Amino acid sequence: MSVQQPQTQSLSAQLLRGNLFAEQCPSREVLKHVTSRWGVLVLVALLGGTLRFSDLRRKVSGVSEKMLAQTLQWLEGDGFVLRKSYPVVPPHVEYSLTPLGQDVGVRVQELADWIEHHLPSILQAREEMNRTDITK
Amino acid sequence: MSVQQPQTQSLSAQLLRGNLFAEQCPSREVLKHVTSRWGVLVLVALLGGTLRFSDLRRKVSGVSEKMLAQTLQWLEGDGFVLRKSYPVVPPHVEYSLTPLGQDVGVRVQELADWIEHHLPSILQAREEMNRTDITK
DNA sequence: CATGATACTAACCTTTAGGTGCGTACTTAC
DNA sequence: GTAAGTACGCACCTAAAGGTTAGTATCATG
Repeated sequence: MSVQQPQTQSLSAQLLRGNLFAEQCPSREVLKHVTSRWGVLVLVALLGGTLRFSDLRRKVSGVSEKMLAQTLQWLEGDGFVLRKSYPVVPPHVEYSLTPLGQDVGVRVQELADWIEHHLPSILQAREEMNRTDITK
Repeated sequence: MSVQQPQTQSLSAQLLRGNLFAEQCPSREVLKHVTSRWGVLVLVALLGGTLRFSDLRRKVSGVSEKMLAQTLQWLEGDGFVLRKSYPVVPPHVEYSLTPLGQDVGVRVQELADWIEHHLPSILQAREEMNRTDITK
């Protein structure tokens, strides 16, 4: 482990490339949006196609309007979600994934699917832990 | 979209199978551990092999001892991390991934890698958003 | 003989994610 | 005529994530 960085691997270059292990790397923020409690659900939901605000609210059960709005704004800001609003009398807004968003969406869904399918194993592991809880 | 569930798809059965879109589904908690700020980093770090506590602390820059300990306990509780402690005079504890943990770890790493590699596109999308910020 | 490393825990404090209304401008349904 | 739906913004509040500091027992190093 060298203290001095060879080849002038500057901080900025490191950050542009994205390095999760480095503090203050912007990718950590993106990751936070994507892996946020509702970010995951929204991305997966939108993989199924365009949805309106209240459709999303119904599909992602348990989310509050405030959090849904904020999550959508995060994801829009990162270029993952496309917001299309029609200036009609009862508000009408459609949300969909950009190509970039579909890309992340797929990875996120794979992770989510894995967890869903392996839930039994996980819960079982948890119980075994408790039984073997000699802890000493 | 039927309101009535056919075949008595009971709530418990639904939950055992894992359904992220359902509130109170245990998988949401597992997801929270895995996608927590430090959970991601720890899983990816341990994919590289067994590490001791302070190795992890150094590798995952920015994490506090408290959070690292807590994250490791979450992941151990879910059966992803194996903790092996040697009762010697200066404490010696080794952390590694269980087979289950390596499985999730891979998915998480794929997501992390994707973000790292696409950071430039994301940051660019962000700037374009700001320039096109007619907002109207 | 005073640090420092090790792997934590307990206590305390701050920050932020997230929740709960309330309001809106207009329409459709009851 | 009143209630509900639409897509939020605003203000206020709670809970949980996260940080900071101190302490522990023992050994190796300076």
